[in-house]
Amino acid sequence: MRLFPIPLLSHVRGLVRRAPSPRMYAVPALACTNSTISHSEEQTKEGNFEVVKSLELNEVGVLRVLTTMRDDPYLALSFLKRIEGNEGASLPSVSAYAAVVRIVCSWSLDEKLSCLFVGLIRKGDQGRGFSFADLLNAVGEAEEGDEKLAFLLLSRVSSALVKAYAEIEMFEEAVYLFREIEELRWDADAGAYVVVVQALRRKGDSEGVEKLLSKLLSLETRRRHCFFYMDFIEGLCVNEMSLEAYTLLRPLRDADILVVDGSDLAVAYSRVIRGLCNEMKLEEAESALLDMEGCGIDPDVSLYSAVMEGHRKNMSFSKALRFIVDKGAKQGKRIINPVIASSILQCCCQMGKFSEAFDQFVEFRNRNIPLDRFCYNVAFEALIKLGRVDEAIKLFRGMICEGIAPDVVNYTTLIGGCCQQGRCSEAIDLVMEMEAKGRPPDIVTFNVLVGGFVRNAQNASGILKLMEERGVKPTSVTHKMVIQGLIVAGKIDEAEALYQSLDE
DNA sequence: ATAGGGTTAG
Repeated sequence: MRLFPIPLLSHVRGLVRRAPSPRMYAVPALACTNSTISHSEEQTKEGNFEVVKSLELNEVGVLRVLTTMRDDPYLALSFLKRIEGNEGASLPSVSAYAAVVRIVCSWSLDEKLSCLFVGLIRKGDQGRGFSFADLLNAVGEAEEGDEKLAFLLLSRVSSALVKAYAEIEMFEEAVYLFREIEELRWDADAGAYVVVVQALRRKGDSEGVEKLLSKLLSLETRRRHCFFYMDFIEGLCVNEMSLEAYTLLRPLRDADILVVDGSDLAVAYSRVIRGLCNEMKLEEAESALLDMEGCGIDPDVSLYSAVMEGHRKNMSFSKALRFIVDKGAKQGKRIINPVIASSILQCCCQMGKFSEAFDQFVEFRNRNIPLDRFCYNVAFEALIKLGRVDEAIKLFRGMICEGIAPDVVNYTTLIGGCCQQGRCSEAIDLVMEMEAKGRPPDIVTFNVLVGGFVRNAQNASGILKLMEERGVKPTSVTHKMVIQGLIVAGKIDEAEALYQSLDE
């Protein structure tokens, strides 16, 4: 039952043969370069183009030229583009497109294929002079003797078309075409499934999604390879549909489908859990994690840190800390890596518990937990907030002695600390050190510095000049920092004047 | 192939 008539594949089974039309194609010389093909590519192809340069080709001629381009999909595509771009002349025939599609397809350049289709969709049936059913017919026709190859080819080409529709937000058409592919019993690829789920969800058709997933899993239609499911799960997760991926994952696991090389189930779980964390679906992520552990898979610690970071970003600091402590206790092995360590330290800082944060840092160090510049940075922040800037600088020097190279952020943190204590010249020394070490200050560094100077009633024009010399452009944040600094310094009039001048 | 964190805006 069709909701509305979109003539897509309606007569694809009717494989109609057509005699080539006597149209002529003028093939322009290579001089007008094609912007979609990179320069080096273009140059290497130049030789091949000589053959057809400035020739008048009829359709048979075009097809003959295309057969010589079988090993060069980019050349075939640009050849086609050239004919398309030829003002006033006939457009390429459906057979010419079919030939190019087959070439591109045989090289697995699915994205190029979708690209080509986007262009064709935009032209419309009238503009093309043929329908997509015609095109698919023509593509399939060439493999008439080999049913299996035709099936693979048509599955692939029609999947690319589904993706092309989705790409230009013609979701109805994408879903409609997908349904037709299902009816024809071709296999849409994982990418096509992903965009269809996306389209259905966009419509709020969760029932449709459910049906699609269960159809994919039902025994009689389940003929997919593990790779398909892996790709599908990955596609769902990167497109913020991790919950759908998780619904798919469990039955796949129970049916022992994700077992090609033993680690597939672990990889799938990792993707899903990471995806859930990215979408801040932390309860689901935690239960997926338990689920994973229940399968006897030992999760990578990075999954623990993903969940923990989620809680932290959610400002659920104690939840984050409790989570990691519980996991650590349960695992009975060391799960604290530098990422988790910095996350723990940051939770403390964000709760305002700066001395606890620093104590924790020292404890980590005593326990020989590897600490990197991220962890050190949080320790610097804690010390600075406690007003212990000297200790922060000492720790910074110690870090360098440990062989950890400081980055712009480390320097910026310390520069902020110096400014906070009114130690502006030390701040400048650090800036000079940065430049000497080839880690030049960025906009954030300068904002901190400028703000610090102004707050301490120091002349900031030198800093602004330095910024200009280094090619770092002030932003609205810079101005905000200066204005606030002036207010802190009690220079209300100057702040007001600056504010007014910025308004203009 | 699973990959993640820290600095401005007081």
